[in-house]
Amino acid sequence: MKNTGDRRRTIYDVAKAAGVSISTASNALNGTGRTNAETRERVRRVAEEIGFRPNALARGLLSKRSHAIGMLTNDTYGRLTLPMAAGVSEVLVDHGVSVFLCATNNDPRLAQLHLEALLDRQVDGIIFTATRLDLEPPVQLSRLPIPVVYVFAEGPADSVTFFPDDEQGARLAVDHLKELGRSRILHITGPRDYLAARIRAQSYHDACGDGAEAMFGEWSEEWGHEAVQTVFARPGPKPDAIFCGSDEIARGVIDALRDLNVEIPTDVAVVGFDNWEVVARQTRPPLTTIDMELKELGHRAGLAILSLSKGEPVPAGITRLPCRLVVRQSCGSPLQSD
Amino acid sequence: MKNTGDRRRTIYDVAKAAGVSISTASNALNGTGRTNAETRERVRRVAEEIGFRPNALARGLLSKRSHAIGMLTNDTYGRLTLPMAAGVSEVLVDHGVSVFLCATNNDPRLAQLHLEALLDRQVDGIIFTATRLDLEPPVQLSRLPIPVVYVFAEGPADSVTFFPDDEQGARLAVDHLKELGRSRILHITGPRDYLAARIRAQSYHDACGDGAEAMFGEWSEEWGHEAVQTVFARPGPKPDAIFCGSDEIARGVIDALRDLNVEIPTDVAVVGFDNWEVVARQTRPPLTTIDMELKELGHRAGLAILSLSKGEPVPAGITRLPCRLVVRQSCGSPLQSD
DNA sequence: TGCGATTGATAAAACCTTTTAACAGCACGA
DNA sequence: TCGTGCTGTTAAAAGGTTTTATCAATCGCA
Repeated sequence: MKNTGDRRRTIYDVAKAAGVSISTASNALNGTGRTNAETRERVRRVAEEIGFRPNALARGLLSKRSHAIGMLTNDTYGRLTLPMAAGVSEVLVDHGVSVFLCATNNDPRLAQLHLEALLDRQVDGIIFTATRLDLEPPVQLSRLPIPVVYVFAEGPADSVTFFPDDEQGARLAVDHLKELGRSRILHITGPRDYLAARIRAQSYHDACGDGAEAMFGEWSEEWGHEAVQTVFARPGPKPDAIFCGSDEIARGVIDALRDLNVEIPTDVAVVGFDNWEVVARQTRPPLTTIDMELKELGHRAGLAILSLSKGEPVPAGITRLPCRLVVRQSCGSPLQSD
Repeated sequence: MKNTGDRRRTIYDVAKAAGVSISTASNALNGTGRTNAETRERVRRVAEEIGFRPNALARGLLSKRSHAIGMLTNDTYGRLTLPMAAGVSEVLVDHGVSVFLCATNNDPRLAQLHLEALLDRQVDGIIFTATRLDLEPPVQLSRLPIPVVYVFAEGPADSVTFFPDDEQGARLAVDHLKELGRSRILHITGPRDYLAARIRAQSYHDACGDGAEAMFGEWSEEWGHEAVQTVFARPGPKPDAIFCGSDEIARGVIDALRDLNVEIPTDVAVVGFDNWEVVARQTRPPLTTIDMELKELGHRAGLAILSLSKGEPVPAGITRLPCRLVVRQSCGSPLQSD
């Protein structure tokens, strides 16, 4: 018999049905003020019975907190954004906070439009995500009356920012290769003007020392393919391992190696970066790679914006979340050698 | 000098600054009621100057329309959802409607939680998306007080539903192959318990007639690989074209063909399905495939939920949006033969 | 001049909830 | 008997907007 009517039940309905005033009803439901235990129970029972649910708009209007946040992204295909957004949404739904998704397509007009809509809706905070680190946010976010958290994107100096720990991730990959006895490790990665590519390459250099060679190119399979062909065509010693800047590159690398009849992992071990399952699972052999823990990144960003919106202090600056090594078969780990 | 204060400007501020009552201010800004042209201009100018933006919560509370909708999805990786969601968001932002993104992870508890949050927020409608067509929605959506639009998922009989036109898409692929002179066309596709796979296979059968053979398996590269090996290992005539149920399958098919030293497209032409650029662009040769126009699907779903939320009639039933043939090089079209 | 119609503006109500301040009732101690 | 303090409840205000009904002023016309 709950809420068979057409109209949503309000706290007036609860109050009337329980024979109390709306203030008492509100107090009873929220446990605020002073209420007789017996009354409180009755009100709550009645509310449950008639299917009362408080109107979030009215609540937000009064409290000036909408319990909603906005996510501004310029990632079109969602490979990075959606797992992260799912993480944000997952951690926030339990706190009664919902997430507006705003795709900007890198269009400043669209970004501005979305931003204004978010502010009009009194969102409690904004998470800004970019796929390209070095691109300016398409819109001015620094002097907003609400907190902003940056993920995969660098904000102003004193802002709260989350990144995967590219340095640690790269070290994880190189260390894994070294432990398996590889010594001539090559690095094939994306464009030099990506900060992530530079950091990973630096970390690789630090770990490998003198013989290290990092080849910058594109974030594409084709580039991986091409780079391998170049390396194996020139004279001199060949690498016995390749650390790739992305799973896509790794895929191109693996294909090229097979074309050259180079055995994986016997002759050359390959490590990727991303753990983009749809690629990493499908290479032959399946790809050992570095997972950036996107969902965890989303969790942390969600919790950060939640704290900030409550006025709780959150350490400013860049937080780098550790990556995780996912061992499959492209390195011939003794644990999973088949 | 616009809005330098700490507090958001309200219509009271506008009214005071313009020397009118709030009713007049409201009327002037919205063009409702009767207002002197001169007054109207002045109010608007003042509003602009002090940076007034109406509070969407207050507005929604009164009008009972929040100008927000919810998107419920169980797609984790976002390959289908995010392009679609971007389409929805893109078309709705111009109408002042924002989108809540709710990832359910196929968890009924989570779905229920999200649904209740959406209802509490008075959303004007819900778009439900699934990746698996045949799965039940994780939550009861049929008797909601707000309209629901289904995309990639079948709702109750009289609901508004959008799908890509799998039948037409498959025909597009087969016709393309036939026009190029191919006659022994094989179909390798996903599991038979996917409705989309069955429809595409049926369409393929209708177009190819007697010699047609559809092989059902997985939505994976591996399956494409395996299927090709099977076919080319057995006696009898070999296909001169393969129509694949997904780009991933096509990728496996192409790899297997190359392993067998079968020339593409000379010996065998290959068509995919999805136009998942990150795959289709990277196969060698680049893959001719069928695009499901996900963004357009999002546009249409967005417009439908918009109309429904305004009480405008929308034709019920399943609308199937045409797919598009994307010609690359895996069929050796005379137009793009290099 | 007087009257109905029109124009422009406004006060007040409404949306639904939470919170503050006030109130009535009662027990207790002086 | 009179304050004092406590308990449980409630009226009223507040939040920011839109809408309805009302009001005052002006205009046209007899």
